[in-house]
Amino acid sequence: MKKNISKLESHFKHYRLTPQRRLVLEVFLENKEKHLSAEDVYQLSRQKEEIGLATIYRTLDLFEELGLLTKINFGDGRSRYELAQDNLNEPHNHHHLICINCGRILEVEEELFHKLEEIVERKHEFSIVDHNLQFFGYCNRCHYASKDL
Amino acid sequence: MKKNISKLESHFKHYRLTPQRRLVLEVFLENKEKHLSAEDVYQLSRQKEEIGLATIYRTLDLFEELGLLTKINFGDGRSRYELAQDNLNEPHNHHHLICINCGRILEVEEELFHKLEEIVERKHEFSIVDHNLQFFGYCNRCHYASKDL
DNA sequence: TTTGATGCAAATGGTTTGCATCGGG
DNA sequence: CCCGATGCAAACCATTTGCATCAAA
Repeated sequence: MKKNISKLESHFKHYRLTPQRRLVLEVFLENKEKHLSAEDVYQLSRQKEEIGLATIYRTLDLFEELGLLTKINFGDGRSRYELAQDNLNEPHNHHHLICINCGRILEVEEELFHKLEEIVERKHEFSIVDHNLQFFGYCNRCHYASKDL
Repeated sequence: MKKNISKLESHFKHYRLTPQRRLVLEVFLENKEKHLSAEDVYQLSRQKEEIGLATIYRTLDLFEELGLLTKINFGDGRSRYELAQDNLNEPHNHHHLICINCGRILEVEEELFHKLEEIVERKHEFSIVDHNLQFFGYCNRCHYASKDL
C-alpha cells in the first residue's frame, strides 16, 4: 500500500537499468495480459538469459515501488505482478474473476464499484486508499463443471 | 473455495469433539469480533491449556470444512479465521476495512455489493461462488495521519 | 574507487507432513 | 483392538537477507 516516500525517491535517484532489470521488464512487456508470479518471471527470464531468483524478487520490489508493476494477491500463497496501468493516480482499478476449475483469470472493470467505494467511505468514516477484490467461481468454459458441486 | 464433498462427508461422519478442538472453539467464541491467525489461536489457546501448533492448523482446516469457520486472506502472508455467519447458504457476506496506519480491521456489510456481483456475473458469463474484498485506507481515528502521505 | 547490483546459499516465517504415540469407542 | 487425533520435529515453499563479488559512473 503506502510506501515511504524518501525511500522511493532514493530509488528514483540511483536507479540503474541493468541487463537483468531490462530482462524482467521485457518479460512483462511480452506478457501484458498475464499475472506473473516471481517463479513465472524467473522461468520466463531464464529462457532468454541467466538471472538469479533473488534478483527477480528484488527487481519486482523495485518495479513495484517505481510504479511500473502492480502487485496482486490472489490468496494462493504467492504474489503476482502485472504491468501497472497508465493512470497512476488511481490505484489498479480493475478486479479479477478467478475460475476455481481451470484457474483462468479474467479482468473486470466496473464503474459501479466506485459508487460502492464512495458509499463505504461515507458510511464508515474511512478514507480508502486501495482495495483488493477477487471473485471466485466458474468461467463460461467451465460452467458445466459446476454441476458436480 | 470448493471442497471435495466426499472428503467433507467423511469428516462429518468421523468427527470427534476432542478437548483440543473444544479449546479452539472456545477461543473463537470468546473472540467473536476478531480475525485470528493460527498463531493468535495458538497463543490464546495455550493461555488455557497445552496444545500443539500442528493441531491448531489441523483443527482450523477441519472447522473450515465443517463450515464453522471462515478463512480470510488479507494478503499479509498469514490466513485468518473468524466464526462463520449463521446464513451458511451465502458465503461470508461481509468485507473488511483495513487501516494501514493502526491495523484496525472493521467490517462492512453492503447490499450494493450484491448488485455489483449480479452485473459482473451477467456481463462476463461467470458464475460467482465466493469473493474476497478488502479496502485499505485510514480509519477515522487515524485519519489525520494520512496527511503525511 | 565507491556504491549499487548480482548471485548464491543460508535464513526466515507460515504452514504441512511423517511418524510414533495416545485414547475413545 | 482399531482408527482417528495429537505432538513433535522435520519438511516445504515463497520470500528475504548476508555476504562476497562484479561493474558502471
